[in-house]
Amino acid sequence: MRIGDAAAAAGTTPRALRFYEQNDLLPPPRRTATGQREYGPRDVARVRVIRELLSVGLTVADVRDCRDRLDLLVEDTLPPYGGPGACARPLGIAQRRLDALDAEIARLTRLRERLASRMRAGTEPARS
Amino acid sequence: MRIGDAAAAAGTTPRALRFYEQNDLLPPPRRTATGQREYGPRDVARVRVIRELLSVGLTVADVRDCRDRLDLLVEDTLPPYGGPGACARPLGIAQRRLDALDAEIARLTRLRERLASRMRAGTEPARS
DNA sequence: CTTGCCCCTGACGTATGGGTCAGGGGTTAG
DNA sequence: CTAACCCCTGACCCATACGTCAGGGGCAAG
Repeated sequence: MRIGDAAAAAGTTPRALRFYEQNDLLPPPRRTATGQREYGPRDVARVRVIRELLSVGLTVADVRDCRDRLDLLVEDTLPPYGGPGACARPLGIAQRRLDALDAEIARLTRLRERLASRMRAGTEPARS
Repeated sequence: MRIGDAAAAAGTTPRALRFYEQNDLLPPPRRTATGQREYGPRDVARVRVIRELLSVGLTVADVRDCRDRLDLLVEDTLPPYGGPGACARPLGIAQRRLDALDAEIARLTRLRERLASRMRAGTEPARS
């Protein structure tokens, strides 16, 4: 199948597939004699996995770091437990991302508190 | 005083002052005959107010929207209460930013939850 | 006059995940 | 053959608040 159909099958756009390829999330597919990309069902499955991982908050760099294990995730959302090491790196990456999310949430929460307290200060009558 | 001293007095950099000027947060200052910017103490105070507002989470656009009232805030962090309308617009802007912060915090929190639940699913042994 | 520090403008870089052209060529049905 | 639709690459766009560089000029001291 060509890129448009593959993208539609994976629920995204041709641009996204080229973007994944450019960022080494997706291996360069075969090409027809005239240079058009040709995808198979396994590529579509892999794109689905990529989008799943991106949608839960991993970055492109995170996914690239575990690209070699992506095909292990194709059959299910996550395999039961592939043995020691098989999931260690992906889980470490996810943990790092979790920590980054926590840090960002905390930062915004502090900002929110400061702003809210400034507003309270501004709406109250003068006390001095 | 020239831009370097004014920036230092306000606790920032010349680049930031030019940036504020370019974005209509700071009025264009007088220039010497050779084109160098000349600032006074009121400009420095205004820059402090701008930085205060930015630091509590307002955006450049927010501050620009209430630039005409910035000088009212120069004397103190916030005046006691300037009468009906005097603070209405700034407070509305702050409230909008508060809402935006809340929305972003909620979004990241949902993302965090999804990622955390995926990790739990991945580390548990298969149940089926 | 020269050294050294400061200032000027304009332009590109930062991180994110693609969207949206622009200009050119492939593919397939009528 | 041609229309209509798809694909190719390369490049610019989004939002934030500046940092940093490049190339050229000002200003005060020795």
